[in-house]
Amino acid sequence: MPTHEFITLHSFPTAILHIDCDAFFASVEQAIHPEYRGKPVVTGGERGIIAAASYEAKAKGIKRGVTLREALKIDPRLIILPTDYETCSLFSRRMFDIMRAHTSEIEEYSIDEGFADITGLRRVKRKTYEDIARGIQQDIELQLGITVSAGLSLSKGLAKLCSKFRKPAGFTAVPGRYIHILLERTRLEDIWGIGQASAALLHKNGMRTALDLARSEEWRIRRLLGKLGVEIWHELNGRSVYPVDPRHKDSYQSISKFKTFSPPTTDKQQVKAFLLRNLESACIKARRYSLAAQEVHITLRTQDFRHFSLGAHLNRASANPMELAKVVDPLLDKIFQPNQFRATGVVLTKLISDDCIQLALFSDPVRIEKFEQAARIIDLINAKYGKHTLHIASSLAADKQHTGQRGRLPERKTTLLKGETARQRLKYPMALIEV
DNA sequence: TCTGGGGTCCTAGGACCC
DNA sequence: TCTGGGGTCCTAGGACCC
Repeated sequence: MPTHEFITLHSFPTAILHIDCDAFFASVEQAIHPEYRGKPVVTGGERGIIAAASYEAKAKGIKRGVTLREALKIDPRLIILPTDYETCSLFSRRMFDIMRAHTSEIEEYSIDEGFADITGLRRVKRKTYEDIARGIQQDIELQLGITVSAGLSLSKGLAKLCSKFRKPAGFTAVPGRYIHILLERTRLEDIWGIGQASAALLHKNGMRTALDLARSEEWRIRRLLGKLGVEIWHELNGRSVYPVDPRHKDSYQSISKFKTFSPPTTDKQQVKAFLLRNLESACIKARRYSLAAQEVHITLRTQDFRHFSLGAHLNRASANPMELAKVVDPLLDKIFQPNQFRATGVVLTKLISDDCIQLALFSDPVRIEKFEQAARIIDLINAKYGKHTLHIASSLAADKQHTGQRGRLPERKTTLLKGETARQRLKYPMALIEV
């Protein structure tokens, strides 16, 4: 069998670094609280399911996805913390700033992962790529007091495999001539972009390792996995097709809010209440980013994990729950059928900046302005007194189950908002709740 | 494993139109 | 009334990621 040629002309024709924080949310807690160091710590306490586990906890078999009850059975002295998203975001921002001090070609891939394209820096800094990469890694660890794992190779896909290869605090560099050794030890499902479904398909076609995939012919990969598969195939062969993208992400393609509830319900009004609550949450986020949706989609999930979804166009972009509720209502009517539902979701898509909203031909600008005013006031009040303090009346039933108190509603008065007429209130589910 | 939440992108297939 | 075939556009759902 002829040997497969990986790029060998230079060690790193492109040099891509991947930095991956070790047990990020738990590590941040240990960095801030010295008394937690060396001890098993988990975060995600607010949801009853573990979001991140320190390496001390992982060593005992406590990992992501395990329920708190099970974890406590393993170690009753486990330190359980709620997710502190604000502090972790701060650490994240500082980490990327440290990386950017070395090069501007930095991609913030997620809160705890980033790429750096250091191609060409070897000459500028008169250092090997390995030394540059290690320098970045050490700077982060010294300045933040957390450990990260680093991977250096010819493409993002390979760099990610490298950083995962040795963890925690690992450093793995794989130049062109050693790619086959890395791929030989990599399972198909560990490749970035290959999930369960694709791995099973490749297995069925006789492949076992990432090396099998890399050495396949392009047409076979295209037939089995399509366009995405071919891109991964190139990346594994050391041909970088995913550029490091330094643009700052400040917008969204979609905004979604899902919520699972227990016990499941068959009641349509209950389902509707949850949908409207999702809708309100999604709109709050959209308004925070000055976005408005041109499409809204709803999803119902049944007890046996089937999904029912439907979307609709709006004749005018909006981030106003009272306005969007008019669209959600008929959507629900269309897809609802008797079933045990355990979750609902709302997705806002075709998002545009809210300063380029066009007035639809037949819409009523006066009424729209009223809605806008109401939305702004609601945002203000909720910012001050807490999310959903003021909300759509028809979503009230979502509180009932949320708090787990059956049949007892919070004692609040329903009032009409100033300027709202009784007729509008009948037509739209827009009676608001006063604190 | 009885399964959380928030995203992105791709694609098969239906609707509609020559 | 039956018969093709082919193009485009769109959407629901799948697959994957952290």
